[in-house]
Amino acid sequence: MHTIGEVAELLGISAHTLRYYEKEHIIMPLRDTSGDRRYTESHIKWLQFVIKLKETQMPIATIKKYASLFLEGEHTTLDRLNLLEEHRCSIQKQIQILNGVDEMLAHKIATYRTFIGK
Amino acid sequence: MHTIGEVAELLGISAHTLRYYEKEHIIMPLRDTSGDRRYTESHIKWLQFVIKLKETQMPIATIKKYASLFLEGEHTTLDRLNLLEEHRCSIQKQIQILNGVDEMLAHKIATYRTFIGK
DNA sequence: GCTTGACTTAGAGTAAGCTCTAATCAGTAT
DNA sequence: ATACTGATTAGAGCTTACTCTAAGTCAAGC
Repeated sequence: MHTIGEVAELLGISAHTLRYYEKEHIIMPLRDTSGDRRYTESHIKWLQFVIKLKETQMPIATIKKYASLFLEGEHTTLDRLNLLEEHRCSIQKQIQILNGVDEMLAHKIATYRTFIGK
Repeated sequence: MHTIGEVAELLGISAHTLRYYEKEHIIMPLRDTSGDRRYTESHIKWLQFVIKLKETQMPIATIKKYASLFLEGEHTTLDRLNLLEEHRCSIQKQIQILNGVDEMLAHKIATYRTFIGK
């Protein structure tokens, strides 16, 4: 069981952000007798997953949706599968865009180099 | 020479956005006798480049910087080169992140599939 | 001459995702 | 007892990148 401060430190996000995610129902930690948030290992695993999704530009709204499907239980498995497949598709599109621009920049940089002779 | 409406249509962005980019000094079109904006082919080429950079999450502030270096002339070539090289580096990092998450999702999806037998 | 439609401006409003403030409380150290 | 630390809340504020509004100008067609 971890406090909000520990989790923030561990994951490299702020306690503010963790409270914001809770307000958005992305993560629902337990509470101790003083009403302080308590995060279990599985909460942390989930948050690490959320952070990975965020790094690939999944919007908070979609992460919220996935989280709520998860809480709804077994019968949402297919929906979750579809959501992940769609996101995978968008990741692949983005990789293609990035590769294209990377190549364009490589050319542009090469041209700059020949002009300044570096 | 093209009007703001034509350019908006051609590039798939709004006239509002083009005016916003001008307010930010990202693009400075000419003006006709009535004071209307006029975009040349080279303006359009520049805008297409800007859109490509945007698709790779380059912030407006950085695009602005690149544009202002360009307007300053020849002696900023090295700075522009550095800026593009840094951005290329960030693109490559992002590609790695995307590939990593893509792989993770592939596993997760495969696991879901075996559970529901699809 | 009047309407239509595309343009002009300054500035207000919006959505996403935090980020911070103020006031408060609980537990520990001196 | 009191000060410090780290937690709590509701709600305000911030940044980015647009997006829209209001009020107005101007040229072309009927």
